[in-house]
Amino acid sequence: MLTTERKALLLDILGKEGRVVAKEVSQKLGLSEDTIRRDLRELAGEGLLQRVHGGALPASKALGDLPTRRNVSTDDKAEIAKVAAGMIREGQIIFLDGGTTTVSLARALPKALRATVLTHSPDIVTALLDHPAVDVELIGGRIFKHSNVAVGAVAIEAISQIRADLYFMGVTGIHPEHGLTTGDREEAAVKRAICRQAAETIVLASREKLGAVSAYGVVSLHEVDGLVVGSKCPENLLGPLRDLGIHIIDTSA
Amino acid sequence: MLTTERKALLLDILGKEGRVVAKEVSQKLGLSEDTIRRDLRELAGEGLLQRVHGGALPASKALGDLPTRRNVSTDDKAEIAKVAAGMIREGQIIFLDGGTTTVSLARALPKALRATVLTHSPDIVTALLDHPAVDVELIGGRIFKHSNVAVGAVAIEAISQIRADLYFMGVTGIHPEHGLTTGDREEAAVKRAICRQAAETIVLASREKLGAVSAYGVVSLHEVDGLVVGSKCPENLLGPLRDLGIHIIDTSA
DNA sequence: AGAGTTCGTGCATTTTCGTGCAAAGGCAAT
DNA sequence: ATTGCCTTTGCACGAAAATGCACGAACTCT
Repeated sequence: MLTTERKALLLDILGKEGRVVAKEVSQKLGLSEDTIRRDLRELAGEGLLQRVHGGALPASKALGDLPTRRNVSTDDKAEIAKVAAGMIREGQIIFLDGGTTTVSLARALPKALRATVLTHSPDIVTALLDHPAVDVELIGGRIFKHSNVAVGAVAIEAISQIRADLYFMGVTGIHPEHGLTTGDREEAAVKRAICRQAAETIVLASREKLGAVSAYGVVSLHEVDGLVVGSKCPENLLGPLRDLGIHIIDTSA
Repeated sequence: MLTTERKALLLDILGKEGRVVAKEVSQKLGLSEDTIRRDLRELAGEGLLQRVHGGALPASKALGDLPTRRNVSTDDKAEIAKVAAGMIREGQIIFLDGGTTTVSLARALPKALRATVLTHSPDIVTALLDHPAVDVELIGGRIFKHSNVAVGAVAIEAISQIRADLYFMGVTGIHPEHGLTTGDREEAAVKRAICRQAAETIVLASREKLGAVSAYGVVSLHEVDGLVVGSKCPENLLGPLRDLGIHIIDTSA
């Protein structure tokens, strides 16, 4: 078995099954796990896949640091993404924020959906590469590395020249009094700008965001047209928001 | 057994089985492995196959789709990336093209290097996330999915407002007469625009690009200030380029 | 917190590579 | 025929690559 060939095979498996398990492959090929691990390590070095404990995952799914991302309400996010995806109509122009939840949303879009997606997030762009019917328009600007999105005057200028039907916003805090908040001023400014240009703003919030407050305000809750939350949200958190007239979409519905 | 005949046989096996193992063939034909290796080396020199440890694989994958493209001559690319990375000075403003080679370059940049990178490629942005000292400025525009880069009027407009010290360009073809070529008209236009804004343009080309010609012209070779190629490039391909006054940087140097 | 995996690295062994060299054969001019 | 030149082939040898094993560290799960 030629080394190069084997690496190609690994990528092949990855493409077909969405993951590679070092142990399985080593048994199937009759080679030591060390060899497979080494291959995976090298492929990861070239950015062709993402190394994880026990094997490897596609590189495109590399977002945020692993320890954080792994345990935080993953099912929640997948649910939210699925519901949000269902809100999009054929032919609409959609603004997608950066963040793990919105990337899930992008990935959850029907492959056949004909729509236009505007985004300032490279991750969203990558997630939509295999949605042939979706046109993607990327907003440029200075990259804010902590969240991997474009920010700054250039981004806001570009945003101000576009109008969208829907904006799916991600935030780090949503609070009855303090409204929507996020951890960076520049990001907040961009979100605000997008909000202005979108006919409708939908906030995606996994459970831990409810009732939380971060440093920088984005917009007040009056600007929000809808809020998609996970299915297991306690009413004591949702109630105050509902009272403010926000349309709350529960994923259990 | 005639030499030519044997080479044809090797290509035949490659076509049928998708690979050639030097040892197997040498035993089957009753010849030394050296002879087979020599044949393979020569065929590789003609671009008819790709030499790998233990044998050879098809070369035609250079034109495949994105996932496939990524496997082609990866060592070559890593070498090129390393050398190119060494050409960057502290504090410079660099334009990085999209493409696998330039992504390797991004990854190969010293973590401590203080510089500004301009790019229209989401992949480059992602690759630079863990380079804290590198400022990244993303060029927006319509996403051309085949290569995952921003193109179109918006991109070109944004590019025209920036000037850079260095531009590392990737192409699919570089030919003494036809100059630099690539497979998409929009991409060609973007590359041309960047070239205009950069003080110096360096082309990165793995072996299979030399002498190749694609559909759309980018710029003539006069615009090129440097060319970085892999270490094992035959002189018959490099000579004509050198004659045009292009500064060729061999990775073996 | 502890048991069981998995990881990465260093090291030794085996395989493969590339080059230099010489033997063997073909071919043309002398 | 002989000489000189070129090609082909195999062999030798140092270099590079690939693989497996061992061991201590890191990770996962309960």
